[in-house]
Amino acid sequence: MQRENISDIIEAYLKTILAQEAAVEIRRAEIARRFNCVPSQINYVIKTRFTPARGYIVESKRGGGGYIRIVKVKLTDDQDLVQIMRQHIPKRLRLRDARDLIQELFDNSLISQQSGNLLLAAMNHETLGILDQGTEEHLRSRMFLAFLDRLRYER
Amino acid sequence: MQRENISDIIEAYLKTILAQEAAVEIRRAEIARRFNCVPSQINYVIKTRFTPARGYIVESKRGGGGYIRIVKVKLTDDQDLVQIMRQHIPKRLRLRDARDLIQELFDNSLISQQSGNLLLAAMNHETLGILDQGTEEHLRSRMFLAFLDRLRYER
DNA sequence: TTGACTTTGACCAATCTTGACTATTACACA
DNA sequence: TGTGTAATAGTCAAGATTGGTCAAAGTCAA
Repeated sequence: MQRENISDIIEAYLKTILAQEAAVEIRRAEIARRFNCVPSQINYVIKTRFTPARGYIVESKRGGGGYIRIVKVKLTDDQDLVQIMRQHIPKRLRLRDARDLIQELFDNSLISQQSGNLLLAAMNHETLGILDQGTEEHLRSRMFLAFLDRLRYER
Repeated sequence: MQRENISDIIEAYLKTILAQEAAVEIRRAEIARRFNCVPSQINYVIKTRFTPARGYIVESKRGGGGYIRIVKVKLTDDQDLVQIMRQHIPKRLRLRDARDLIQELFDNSLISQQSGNLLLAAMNHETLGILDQGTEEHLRSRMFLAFLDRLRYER
């Protein structure tokens, strides 16, 4: 099955590098040439796949000698992660962002796999879908904040 | 033979694959073409035959490179309690009843303390309180059903 | 006839791709 | 020192490519 789209392929390529190095530094045009796509495609990949919710920080510089650098953040203090997340939960939380956040919590050993799965079930569109979209996302945000608060007390 | 409807045929086709692989990944339009039906028929088949209660998880993605993936999950050995609970969840679930049910799950070692706490946070009145009482209790019921379905899976 | 299940199709939503236009930076050179 | 130019990256919106939803119409057995 090779119906993968270019974005996924580029994502995989970058993650291959990140699996070995703490950061990747690329030149946008070069990557675009390598994967035979327009340069702005790289921005799309970064914006959708290397988000803060997934634990990435992206820096760049334009002009001669310009670059894009992707860094995988590794926090040493778990309490910080909860705090930081808490401060950045928007009033309305989309399902895909919630997924990423839960994955982050799991990756950092703050919740078990079971907990993650159950939370996902709770915040799923299947479950909340009886609400209008605005209310659904608002409620998802509230639920996530409640989780995080509970996580803080647990420790 | 000639009595079979398309939905049954598509169901059988997918299950043939699932008998050999742990998951099927399809493109909706392609399957629809193969069986000479409209694409939304595939959604109907999935919704009626590949439900969580029957041990399937369905994921999908739209847009370029989109897909529908059906995963057959292993059911846990001991699920009597889950089954019984599932059959008795009312359309509207009050918080105090939800508490008791979660406690029951914990007492029977079906969920960890962490999971229980997080679920409680999710279904709390603090969290769901922005809804009117009817909606709140209805949603709590839906959430609980979603939990129970998840609990039946091993992963 | 009725009610459950199936089939269809119009319309909706999410995701990816592309390209025109914009913003920044380094460097050469007046 | 100032300024123009080449080299880079960023933004945004239109278009393409998928799957999702819903309700009306069809089918069939009790």
